[in-house]
Amino acid sequence: MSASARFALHRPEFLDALVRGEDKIAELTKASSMTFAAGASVIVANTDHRFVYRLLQGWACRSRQLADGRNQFILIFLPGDLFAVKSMFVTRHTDAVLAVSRIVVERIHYRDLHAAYVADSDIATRCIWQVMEEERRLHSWVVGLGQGSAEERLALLLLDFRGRLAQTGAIGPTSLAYNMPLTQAQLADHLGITAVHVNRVLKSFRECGMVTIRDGQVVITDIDALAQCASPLLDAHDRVTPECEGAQQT
Amino acid sequence: MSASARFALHRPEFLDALVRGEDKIAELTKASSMTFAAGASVIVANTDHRFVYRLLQGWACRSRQLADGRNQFILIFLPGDLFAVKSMFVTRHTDAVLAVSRIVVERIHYRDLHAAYVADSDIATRCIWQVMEEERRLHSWVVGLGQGSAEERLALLLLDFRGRLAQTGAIGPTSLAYNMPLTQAQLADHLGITAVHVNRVLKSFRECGMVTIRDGQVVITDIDALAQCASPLLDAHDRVTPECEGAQQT
DNA sequence: CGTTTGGTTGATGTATGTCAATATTAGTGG
DNA sequence: CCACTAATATTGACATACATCAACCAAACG
Repeated sequence: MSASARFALHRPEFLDALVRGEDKIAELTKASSMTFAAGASVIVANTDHRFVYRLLQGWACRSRQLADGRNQFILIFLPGDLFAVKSMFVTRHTDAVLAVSRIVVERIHYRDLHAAYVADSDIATRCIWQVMEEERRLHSWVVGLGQGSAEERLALLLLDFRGRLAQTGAIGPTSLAYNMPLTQAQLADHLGITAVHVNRVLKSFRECGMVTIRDGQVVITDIDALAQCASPLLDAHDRVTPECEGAQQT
Repeated sequence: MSASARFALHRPEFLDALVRGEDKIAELTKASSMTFAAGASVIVANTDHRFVYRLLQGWACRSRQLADGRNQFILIFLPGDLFAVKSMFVTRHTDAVLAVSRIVVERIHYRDLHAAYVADSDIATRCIWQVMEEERRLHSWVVGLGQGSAEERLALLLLDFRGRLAQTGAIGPTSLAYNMPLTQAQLADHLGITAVHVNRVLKSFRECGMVTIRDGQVVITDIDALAQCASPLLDAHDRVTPECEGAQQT
């Protein structure tokens, strides 16, 4: 399933194009499967890179490392995401893309994808949708980092992961558990807090009976409470969650 | 669109295409000048909006307001920026665009711009460049909010404003003063800290002899110290400082 | 096995938030 | 032009969320 139930809300006519674009891109990339070990760099920071990727298995992230050792995970990519779409327009990548877990990707040279992008509107739609979706997530994350407490951010993130996995069919639409390969230190790098504090917040979540994380598995034990916790940061779009959840929103 | 159109961003003649695109878009929008008072909403949050804007005078921002009153300025737009380019692809805008000061804009219906975008590679280049540039700034701001101290963020922001104003010719390439209509409370909303703390940091900057802000005018009195302060957050791109001003974006 | 990596917890420090008071400036209407 | 009001800026006293440092445990691993 293509990743875009929500997009259809605003542009129903594009949903089909998205699904077709997804399939067509899959067709174009299918001979190029590659595997990266956890921690490997798919794209090295501050280098030119000429490929666009489709993430098939595992999680990846766009990350910036500062000279003094600080580290920020800017975006997290889940299976089904395209990444480095911008290679089509700008070859220079300021930030690295790292494999968070062992990942399987397919890739395509930007010239080839660009040719297809120009020739086939389904492919263009799929690419543009990816860019728009990333922009949407970046906006939300700026809001979360700027205004959210550690608890709010973490709750939002765990719900976001669940929603995205459900959307692509990686888990059932109402499933409350999923595999999450990020370590607490990596969560910290994305949340903009320290690993120690991530640990403490997770402990409090666990003790509230909201979420448990063990062995890379997230189990949401009280999604209403979790949604309640994240709710100050949710925008209208994020509130469109599977009704079956009974998630309480305000 | 011609196949070569979208390659412009990789190439040396990229700058020419951008300038031509700028002019062509100006031509398309020129009959549509509008003015908004400071504080007015150009785009209301969670509404459909069908125009793409060119900011001619004054500053604007994309802003999200949370239900509990918290507020985050996601991006700041300066004269010369296009904004709401995404109207071309997604009409729904989650976040508001507000006039920070009194602004003058021109606008174009997304269908008309899209038609031009498809027909004219210069226009496509200019639009795509805007999207890529915004993405770059969002990435940097996520890093700043996630990892930077209040001082680092503010120093980065003041330098960023200066650089962008210099780039569009609003101030001389080496000028160290510019008008900045944001109040301390608005700076706080963008920086993700409180207005009181903005005030304190500005005071310390003033007392260090780095920057003075008065009557909406920023005067950088020690740009090296300021750059030093922001430097942990600077990526390779941002390090382009006044003396290398000829350099253009990747 | 020892070594490493990730997780957990406590004691303590600090950057930043909150509250509150007072200047200062900007607007507004008379 | 003044008097009145609302915004904005400034500053101090105090509170707190989160960071830092340090120890220890458990599981993975070579």
